[in-house]
This record gives sequence, structure tokens and C-alpha cells, in this order.
Amino acid sequence: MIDPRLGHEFPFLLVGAFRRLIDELHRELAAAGHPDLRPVHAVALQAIEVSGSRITAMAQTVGVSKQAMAKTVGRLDELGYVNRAVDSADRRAQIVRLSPRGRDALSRSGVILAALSQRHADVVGEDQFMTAVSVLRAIRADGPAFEHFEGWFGGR
Amino acid sequence: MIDPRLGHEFPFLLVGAFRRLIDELHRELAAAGHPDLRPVHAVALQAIEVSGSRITAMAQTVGVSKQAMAKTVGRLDELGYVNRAVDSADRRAQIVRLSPRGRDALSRSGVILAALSQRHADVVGEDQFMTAVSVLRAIRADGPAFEHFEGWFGGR
DNA sequence: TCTAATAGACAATCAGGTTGACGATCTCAC
DNA sequence: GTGAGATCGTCAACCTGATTGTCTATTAGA
Repeated sequence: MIDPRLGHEFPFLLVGAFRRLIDELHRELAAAGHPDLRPVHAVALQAIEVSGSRITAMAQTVGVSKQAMAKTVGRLDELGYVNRAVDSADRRAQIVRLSPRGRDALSRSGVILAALSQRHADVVGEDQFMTAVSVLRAIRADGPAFEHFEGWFGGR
Repeated sequence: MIDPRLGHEFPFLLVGAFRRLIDELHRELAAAGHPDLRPVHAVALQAIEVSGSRITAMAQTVGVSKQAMAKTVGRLDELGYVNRAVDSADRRAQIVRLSPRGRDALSRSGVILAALSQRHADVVGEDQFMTAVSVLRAIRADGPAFEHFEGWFGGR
């Protein structure tokens, strides 16, 4: 039997660890030349396939309306993280592609997150860390790849 | 050395596990007679001290403006989860107290979350689960008791 | 008793999302 | 071919949940 008081603590542990991880990621991204990149941008960047993606497809992947995704993509374009081009095969559509800067941001994110994970693994022990990963995988189970939170937490 | 690809997965594991846990909590709370209780309400309820709290104090605890907290408390009053009374010692202030229904919701939350944690611990093994807890505690470190997310994820 | 600070309500505003409607374009059955 | 219907991305209107600024009532303290 685990301590029943853990019940109330556990969600806070999860969200707190998430928050701290993402805060550290963006602090280091900012220091590495990406001060304007917000978490929501990083999520959108990850929804872009290597061959380029349509806005509608990205919206569906992330779980927001295409209008919302269009706005985010517009901002990413402004910031130089993506390029847009009309799809030669379908002139209604745009193909959104990562720019070199976008690729840089994404690969740096990977490096930073890997380093952060490694740092935490060093502190608690690698096998402990991997145990935590497998526990989280079990809890998360077959959830969606991207979580959509709009209006989820609140709602009057 | 842990697999560098874990870096990108880890935040999604955390947020996915959190989301799943809270979703299950509120599904069971709804089935137990609390269908209108949202996560944001549960957070506010937890910010009420046993002897009663002022709105301003709750706002500070949770990390939102007092106006926002006043609205949430108003809703909780509507729903019958709290009672408000003028503070006899300071007639500007209100004392917000949990109603019996509020106490029921909070104690049920505890029971449900403990059961969910126990269920996951049963699946992965109690010692594995406790290892995960200590890893999360290490990552979360000395973060605030309540995480405040408004405007954190997005921001143009 | 006068002044500064505080509790909470009201109003205006903002941000980030939503839905609905639209023009342009594509697909497909005929 | 061509006409009907679906789909892509934009524009506009709106909703929600937060924010800041302002206000009154009240309290605390010199």
C-alpha cells in the first residue's frame, strides 16, 4: 500500500516537473539565440513533417482549429522559423517548411532536453530515471501524441 | 548515458500522465455527484484553509489576481462548494469556508487520487512507482506549491 | 482624528482560442 | 467538358478567462 497522501501530491509532481523542464528549456533556448520562441511555437514546429506540412494537417495534429494554427504559423513565419510556399500540386494549399533557423531551434531543443534529462538522471541515478520513464509511459498509456488544453482546465 | 531521444519524449510523458490522471479524477468525481467541478475549482478549493480564507489570500496562494479568484469563488458559491461570510474582525473582508459539499468533493478527490495512484502502482510495482515519485520530486525540486499557467504556454 | 493601506467589486481591455462564412481551387461523376 | 460538392486558408465576429485600473468601504496607525 502506498501512502494515500501521495494521491494529492502526485498530480502536482507531474505538472511541476513538466513546468520546470519547459522553463529550463526555454531559458536555454533564449540564451542560444531563440528568445522569442514560446512553448506553443515549439509544439507547432514539431508538427511539421520533414517534407513540409499543410496548415490544416498541422492543426489536426496538434488539435486546434486551422485558424488558430494559421495564426501560429504566421507568427513563426514572422520570426523566421518557417517558410511558406503554395503547394504546386494544389494551389489552394500552402506547404509549411522548417527554415534553417527552425531546424536549429528544433535540434537545439532536442540537445537541451536530452542534457536536462541526463542531468536529472545523473542526480537520481540512471536506472531510477529510466524506471520513472517507464512508470510515466504506463500511466500515460495510449494518450494522444499532442495534448490539447484549451478550455480544459477552466470552464466556468 | 540515457538515450538522447528521451529528451523530446520526456515532457510529453509528464504532461500526458498529468492530463490522464486529472481526466480520470474528474470523470470519477462527476460519477460521484460532482459533475460541475472543474480542475480550476479543485485547485481553488485546496487553497482554502480549514479555518477559512480570504479571497485575496487564496488569489495569492494560487497565483492569480484577486478579481479572477473572486470570480472562481463566486462560481463555487453558486455550486454550493463554499460559503462566504463577512469577517467579523474586518468588515471589508469575506471569509470563504468549505461547505459540507466542498469538504465532500475534496475528500473524494483524495480518495480517488489515492486509488488511481495505487492502481498505477499495482501495475508497475510499488517500488517502481515510489522510485518515479522520488525522481519527480527531484526534478520539481523547490517549485511553487501551485503552478500558475496563464499566458505561460502561448504569448504570441 | 487624519492619513495611508487594504478587501473586494465594477469596468474596460487583452489574448488566445472558437465557429461561421467566404473565394479559390480541386475532385469526381456524369 | 462541366457542374456539384468538398477542401484550403482567410476574414470577421464572438467567447472565455484572465489582466489592469479605479472605486467604495473599512481598517490600522501616527
